[in-house]
Amino acid sequence: MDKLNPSKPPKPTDAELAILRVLWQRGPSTVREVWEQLNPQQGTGYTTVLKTMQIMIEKGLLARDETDRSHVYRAARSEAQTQRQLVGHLLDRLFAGSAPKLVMQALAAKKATPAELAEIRKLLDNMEGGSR
Amino acid sequence: MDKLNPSKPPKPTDAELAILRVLWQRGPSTVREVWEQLNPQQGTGYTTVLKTMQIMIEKGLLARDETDRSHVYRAARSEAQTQRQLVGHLLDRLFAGSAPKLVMQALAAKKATPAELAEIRKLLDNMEGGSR
DNA sequence: TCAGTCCTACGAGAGTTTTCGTTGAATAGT
DNA sequence: ACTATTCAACGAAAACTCTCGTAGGACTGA
Repeated sequence: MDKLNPSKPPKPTDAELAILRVLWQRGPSTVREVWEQLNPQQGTGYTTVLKTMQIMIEKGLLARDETDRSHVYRAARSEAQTQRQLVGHLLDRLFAGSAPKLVMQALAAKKATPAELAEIRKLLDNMEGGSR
Repeated sequence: MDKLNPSKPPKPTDAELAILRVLWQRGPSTVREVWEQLNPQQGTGYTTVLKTMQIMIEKGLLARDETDRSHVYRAARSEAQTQRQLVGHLLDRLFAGSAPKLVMQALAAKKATPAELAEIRKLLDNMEGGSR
């Protein structure tokens, strides 16, 4: 019942993730704006999106500005923070904490372009820094 | 209601994943064997594990041999297949299909050892060399 | 044979997720 | 000023997840 507690970050569900994606892309938005972007793909109703966003407020996943009649919502955590959270979850649950195993499956699940491979390589260079 | 249909692979929940992990590690096992390994960590009851595994049969996540009184369960899909499925899911939902972004967050979420970084590097070498 | 044990199956309750209808207040149009 | 529209809030239904109690059949040991 400590859902009002802003201290810890609950794991967003898939439907919640769809809303977060819109907010990260658009920045702070009204329910209508989120719904207009979501409706064509998912076909969900307006009140469904509204209700979900209200629940996300309670969970601390979103924050909102109630100044105007149309409240303006924003994601409480950045996309990168959320990505790290969910990747960490998957890492623990399915890869025994082994990042290389996850990387392998990521590349197996979706082939990266040569440019992307180069990007990853550069990332590794930066990460290793002084060693070797 | 087409859960008996073996055609498509439902996404395992966290509790189901815990069971799958045991089966991948031990190979085909009875409910009791799974429960004995799971109980110390999660503290779940025997019938809870049994029920979950029965549901997983219906979903097609597990298969079982009913020859003996103690049925022997096994994972319907390999660990690698499941990893690829869930990584692909995350990739679509949270990384716009960009594997490098996921790799970056994976390395940010859990620091890899130099040995692991070398392993990833080797993976990239093989990938660029052999493919296409 | 009889009691105790082990196993599956069933059912059900609590909690969560996703869905939307309805209500009533605020606003905008005319 | 009156009507129509827009919005947040509430409640609730349906599906799913996770939990376990209980019942009944099969087996074991004495």
